[in-house]
Amino acid sequence: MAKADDLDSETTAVGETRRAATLRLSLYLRQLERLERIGRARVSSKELAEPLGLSAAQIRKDLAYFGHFGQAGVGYEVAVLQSSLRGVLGVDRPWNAALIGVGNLGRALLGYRGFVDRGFRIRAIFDRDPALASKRFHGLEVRGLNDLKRLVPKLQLELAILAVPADAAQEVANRAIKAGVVGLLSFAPTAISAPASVAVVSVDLGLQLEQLAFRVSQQRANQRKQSAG
Amino acid sequence: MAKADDLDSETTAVGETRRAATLRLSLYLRQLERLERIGRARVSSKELAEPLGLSAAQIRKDLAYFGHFGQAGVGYEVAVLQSSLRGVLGVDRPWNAALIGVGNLGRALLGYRGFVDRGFRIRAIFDRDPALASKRFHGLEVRGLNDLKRLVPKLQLELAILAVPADAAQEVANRAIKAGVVGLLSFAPTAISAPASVAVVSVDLGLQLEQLAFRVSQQRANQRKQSAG
DNA sequence: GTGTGTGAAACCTTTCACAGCA
DNA sequence: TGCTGTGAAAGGTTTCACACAC
Repeated sequence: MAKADDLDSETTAVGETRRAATLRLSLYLRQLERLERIGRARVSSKELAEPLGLSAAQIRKDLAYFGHFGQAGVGYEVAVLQSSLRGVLGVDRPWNAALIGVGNLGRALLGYRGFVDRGFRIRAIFDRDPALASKRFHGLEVRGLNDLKRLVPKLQLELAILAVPADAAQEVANRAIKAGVVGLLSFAPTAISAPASVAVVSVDLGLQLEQLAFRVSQQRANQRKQSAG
Repeated sequence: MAKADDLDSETTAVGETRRAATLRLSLYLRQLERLERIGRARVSSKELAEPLGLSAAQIRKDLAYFGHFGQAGVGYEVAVLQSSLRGVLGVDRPWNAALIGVGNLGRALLGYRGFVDRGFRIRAIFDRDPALASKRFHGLEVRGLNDLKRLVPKLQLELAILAVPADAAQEVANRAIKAGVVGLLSFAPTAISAPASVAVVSVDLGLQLEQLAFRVSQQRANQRKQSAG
């Protein structure tokens, strides 16, 4: 009754607008984890906003968009808000992932604590290079791409982390999707196309450095302008 | 004369609005590099837009914001636009960087071709762990953080890549900044605060996976809704 | 008093549609 | 004709300011 109605209107809205807010939810979750570690039970939007360089109003708007988590005059309960946000983000349960590409970057990602700490478990590793086949890293044996079809369902791998060269990325993505993966985190410096039913997040490390170079250049240009004018 | 006026008004505008456009310039540059490799001399906004999933109008607006690079009825010259964008982004010259944190992730970044290919050179590596001191990776000897002060000016290191744990990130950032670095690329899952004169770009790998989990969850919720309603 | 949740206003970004040039 | 560059419109996001709940 009321419950079903609420749920329906909520999820409809979530899917359609306010994309920007969702990008910040993980940041809020990080702050809440920190606050819990230092023993804080409650927090205000202002306290949450400050270390992130955001405005208090923005935090309130973002959170209000997903529900009523706070108490007027008091603030937010750290524990409650934390588990609410985990639910919204879908990280209130573990996720199984495949790692495809066991080169330099792939091996580093395999050992990266930040993934495991946040509930993401790499359960199988793949590489097209036969020289790597049967080698083991972090207790996992390197498999050929042909094994995707069998292992994705068997190990219930929902996500795939792609650490392969740009020219192989699209084909590898296609094979992972065909095997049943529904989310891709790609580190290849190229755009990946996928059906609408598959979520894709791209992290291009070179592009981030370029963005940094751009900002430094801009800053210098502004400084020159100021000292000149 | 006219030149100085133009330049002034351009740079004023660049620094003040259209932040979103600048985030896409690197993507355009990637496409242009690909087009050059396959021997294309000209490209239209539509052709540039398609593989990136953007609209042609957006490409034209973004580019027009930084100058008049195209020719009506013809399109853009691949070579000209490429070097223009390199100039805008500040990547028409090499950048020297320090790598701080020579753990799992740090070593992977040190060997990452994508940085060198785009003109970013890691010229010195640092770690606080004395057990690593004097070890060599990719031809570079690991230095203690105390050496920042001396080596940043000597090797003209403008950027620092931070691959250190969250709890060390802010202090390491402070020391790098004090030593003279003007741009930080941080991989630590925490916010970094820095003076306005220093540019900071943060890449939080765990956060990217969380974003992916969120999108997959959303998609599933929408599918349930559709098949139910 | 304190601090959330929220309309309204301000601001920014994207899309539309077309004048104008090759 | 083909395609850019750009005002105007539409759409989305952030900030403001305050009613209201504790």
